[in-house]
This record gives sequence, C-alpha cells and structure tokens, in this order.
Amino acid sequence: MSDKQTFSISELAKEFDVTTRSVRFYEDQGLLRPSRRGQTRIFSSKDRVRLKLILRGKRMGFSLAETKELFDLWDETLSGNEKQLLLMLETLARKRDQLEQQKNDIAQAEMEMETAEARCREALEELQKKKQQATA
Amino acid sequence: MSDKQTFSISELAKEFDVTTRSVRFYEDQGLLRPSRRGQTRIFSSKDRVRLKLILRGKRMGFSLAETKELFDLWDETLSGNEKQLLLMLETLARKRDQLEQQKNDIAQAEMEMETAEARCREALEELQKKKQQATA
DNA sequence: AAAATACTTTACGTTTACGTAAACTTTATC
DNA sequence: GATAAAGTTTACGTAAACGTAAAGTATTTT
Repeated sequence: MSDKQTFSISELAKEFDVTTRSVRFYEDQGLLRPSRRGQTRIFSSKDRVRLKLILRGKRMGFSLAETKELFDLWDETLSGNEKQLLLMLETLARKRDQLEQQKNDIAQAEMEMETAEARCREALEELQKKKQQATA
Repeated sequence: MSDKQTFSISELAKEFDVTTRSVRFYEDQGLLRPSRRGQTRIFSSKDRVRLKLILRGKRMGFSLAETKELFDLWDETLSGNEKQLLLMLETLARKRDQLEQQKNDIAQAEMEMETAEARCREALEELQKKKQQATA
C-alpha cells in the first residue's frame, strides 16, 4: 500500500485530509515538485514524505516558508559541500532550541490544565452535595 | 517586581517583547480587559497573566480565537453552573489530545533531526579524510 | 456520443494578526 | 510655556494560507 511509487493529487489529498488546492499551493510555493504526464501532476513517494513533513510542521506552528527553508537547505546539504553542511548543523541546533521551548510550553500547559480540571471536579462535587441537601 | 499591581501598555509590551499595537489588538479581540484612567489603559496582573498565556498559545500554534474561547469558557466556568463545568471538562479533554499529538510530532521531529545531524557529521568526516589525502 | 469524473490554469476573495501612518490628547521635562 | 514622551483613536495596508468560482482539457463510464 504505502510502498506505492506514484500518487495522484487527489490520492494525496485524501490520505492526508487536505484539499487539492492546498497541495497545488504547496507546489506553487516550491515545497513540492511533482513531475507531469501532460499537464497532470504525478507525485513521487518523496513528495508524499514532504507533504507529511509540511503538515507536521504546521501542527508545530511552522510557517510554510520555514519548512521550505529546511527543505532547500537539506537539498543543498546533500550536494555535500562543507559550508552547506556546517550551515545545516547550525540550523538544526537552532531548531532544537525551538523544540525545547515548545516542550516547556506544553509541560506548563499540561500542568495548568490539570489544576483547572481539578478545580472543575471540586466545583462539581460541591454542586452534588447541594443537590443532596435539597432532596433531604 | 513581579508582584506589581498595575502596568502600562509599554511596560507589558517591553516585558514580553511585543508591540503596543499587538496588545491593543488583543484587547480589541476581547482577550484583554484593561481598565482606564481617562483614556489610558491600566493593565492588572490578571491581564499580565493572560498576555503570557496568549503568547504561549501562539508558540503552540493556537489562534487568538482559540485562546479567547478558552478564556471565555473559563470565565463562565467560574460562575459555577453545572453545564459550564461539564463543557469545560470536555474542552480540557480535547485540548489534552491536541497536546498529545504535539508531543508525538515533537518526538518524531527530534528523532529525524538527530539522524539528519548524524548524516551531516559523517559527510563532514568524509570531507576531512579527502583533505588529508590531498595533503599526503 | 453524451455525460460524468478528474484534472488543469487563472484570478479574485477571505481571514488572521498585526504594521504603519495620521492626527490628536495627556503627562512629564526643561 | 514650549517641547518631548507616552498614550490614544481611526483607518488603510500587508503577508500568509488558502477558499472559491470560472472556464477549459482529458479520460472514463454509460
């Protein structure tokens, strides 16, 4: 199934639950590079991986431009010149800091949500007591 | 320092490194509710907390509308009626699922960045070897 | 061969989250 | 009392990420 070689635009759109409009937009912005049979786009499994990365990036709050930068940088990195390799390492380090920040944010949010939930449950119990008193 | 009771718009903007424009915009959208002395906004420490939450929300990929919903919901929750309490609990549960998803995304991203970094380092070592061969 | 289906390009519209400028008031400083 | 500094409202502008037609092509199904 997933080791399929090529994909139509609607196959990808369906699989990842996005519109074809979005997929075409991502190509427009240089994030995907499908080949063509006539006019029709043919997406490779590499495109598929990239689409997955794009969407994960979005969920993590990355802009398309940021994601594109990473893609481009990685492509150049593969060309194997030293300067590009070092640049990539720097970029990776910065992104890691971002991820650390996000993990902190999430941890904080989780804690606050736990205390919020606890308060809700307490308040609910209070209400139950009053109900019982009313019936007594 | 931080137990100050009131804040001017520029104090808050400076502390959180945002523009006054943004702060006013957040008020416009109903996320902050400063009082006034004449025309001038006076922010409470509650507003300050909310601003912090807004910005963390943004880093986590939340829209202002989403954050506002949470604020409003929490305000109504405090009014203590049962329906609101249950609604809040539901909402908290959904948000938790979101956080789980984000944690997964981050974990994945971290793994991929590690392998990317490893590849870079390998490629660099290759280059070093070739350099040595060239000098030999 | 007619109709439905899937794809295409072009292009204007929309929402979010502000930026930026203009014109004005209030408060602090020299 | 002038002038700078910090605040205000009003309003138009903008970048990002698509939505939404319009109008056409290509293929498949009936």
